[in-house]
Amino acid sequence: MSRTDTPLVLVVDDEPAQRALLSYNLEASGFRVALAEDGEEALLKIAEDAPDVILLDWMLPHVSGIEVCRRIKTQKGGSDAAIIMVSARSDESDRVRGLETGADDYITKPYSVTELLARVRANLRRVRPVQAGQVLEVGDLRLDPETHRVSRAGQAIHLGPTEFRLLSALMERQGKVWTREALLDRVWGRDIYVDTRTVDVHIGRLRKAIGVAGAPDPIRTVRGAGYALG
Amino acid sequence: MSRTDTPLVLVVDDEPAQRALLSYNLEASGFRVALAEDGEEALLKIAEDAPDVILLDWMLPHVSGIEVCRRIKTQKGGSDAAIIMVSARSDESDRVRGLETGADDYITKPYSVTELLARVRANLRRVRPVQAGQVLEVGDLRLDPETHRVSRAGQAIHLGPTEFRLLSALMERQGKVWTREALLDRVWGRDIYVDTRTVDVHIGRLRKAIGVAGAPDPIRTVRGAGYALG
DNA sequence: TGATATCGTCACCATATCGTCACACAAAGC
DNA sequence: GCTTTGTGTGACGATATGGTGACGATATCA
Repeated sequence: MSRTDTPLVLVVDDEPAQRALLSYNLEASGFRVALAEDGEEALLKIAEDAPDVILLDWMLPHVSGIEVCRRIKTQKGGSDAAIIMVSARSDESDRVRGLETGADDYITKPYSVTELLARVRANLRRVRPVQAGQVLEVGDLRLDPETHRVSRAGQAIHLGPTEFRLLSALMERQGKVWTREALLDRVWGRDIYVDTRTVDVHIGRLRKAIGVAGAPDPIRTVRGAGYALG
Repeated sequence: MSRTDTPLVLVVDDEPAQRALLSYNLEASGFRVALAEDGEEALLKIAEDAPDVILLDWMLPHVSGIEVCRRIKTQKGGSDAAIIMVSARSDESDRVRGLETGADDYITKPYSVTELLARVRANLRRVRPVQAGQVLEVGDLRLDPETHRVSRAGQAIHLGPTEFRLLSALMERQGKVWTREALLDRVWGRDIYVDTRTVDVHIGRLRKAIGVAGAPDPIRTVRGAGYALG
């Protein structure tokens, strides 16, 4: 399992277009992405990068996806990663075979990107349960996920649910520049449609809420990119 | 046995997914959770954290569950914890063997989460008899689980059974924000079909019961999340 | 049995919070 | 300088959320 906070997703597919598509969408949703185009490279990257989730194409040159899956799962001291098999065939028998081989989930082409992302997230939650109760601190900002209490320099701050989740996201990855899309995804949820400008407004509200006269604004606007904290 | 009021459950399982699932459900029911993925780590955590209940997978790498069980029970000055063996096999012989080794209870996969939680609670009651007179105090609120007496600033307060359990939950984890679902689970019990709004109503009744003119309301409403005490 | 306490649900209200827009302002490009 | 593009923000209507009194159904107890 990867050591940094950002989950790593390994995409194993021999189709460059598929890799690009998935890579783009996963990164847009805030994941780190590693790529492999065949089974051997996949096994190598798994050993090297310790991904959290593996998107594994069923049909691969040289070593088949199902074989890769077996090897990962039977490997001693092997990967803890969740494996999601991606297949063109929707045969029930294939599905069963995939899951029997040790895959954690199974998705058939054609799939919606939304659905795929949802599956990735769901599996990620299983593999890497969020360690609750971890109090977040950035500068003089404090946020306690368990009690939902927020303070700046000891001063209690009231936030609405959305601003609270927004600040949580920003604080969980201090310094990371979030795109508006990634924030929408993380704070609002995947299938909700809202304008990206909504993020601006909530950032504004958050700024006002945590603002202290004289103190510098801890939220950084990165023109053309998004926002970051600290 | 752990020192704080909230019971600690140690989950020993090499399957990350299992650990995550149990961890999630146990925490949702108000328990604290410790995790171990093999026997050695389990023994370590038992010595360190003194859990009240141990959920022990039968099949473990390195040191088997049954061996862990034996070691815990034969250890001098060892843990008082209740051990619940979790096994894939439903063999009667295994059951007997498990119990002979010193396990307090035995449950076979697949199990319903409800059943498991019930077993945990049942064993907890044996290990930790009704929290033996542990009087809960938050601010000027007092609640005695043994005598079922509640008072505020010395003034006796009468509560119905539901309000009593509700206040108990809130007081056991001062500051923690309980979702309505978690409260339903904890106070009403699983599988009871009750609208989440019912929680609101009972919170209202509880507020009225423990309210004192002039004093601030000790129950905090966290919009979009739930309720917390203090 | 009747009296009482407690419960769960609903309807209605107040308002906290939300998403969008419009316009002002700032930064980057030329 | 001017233009273009991106961001800040006050206002506003729509909506979601929570508080609460009323009411009928049950459970409890003498």
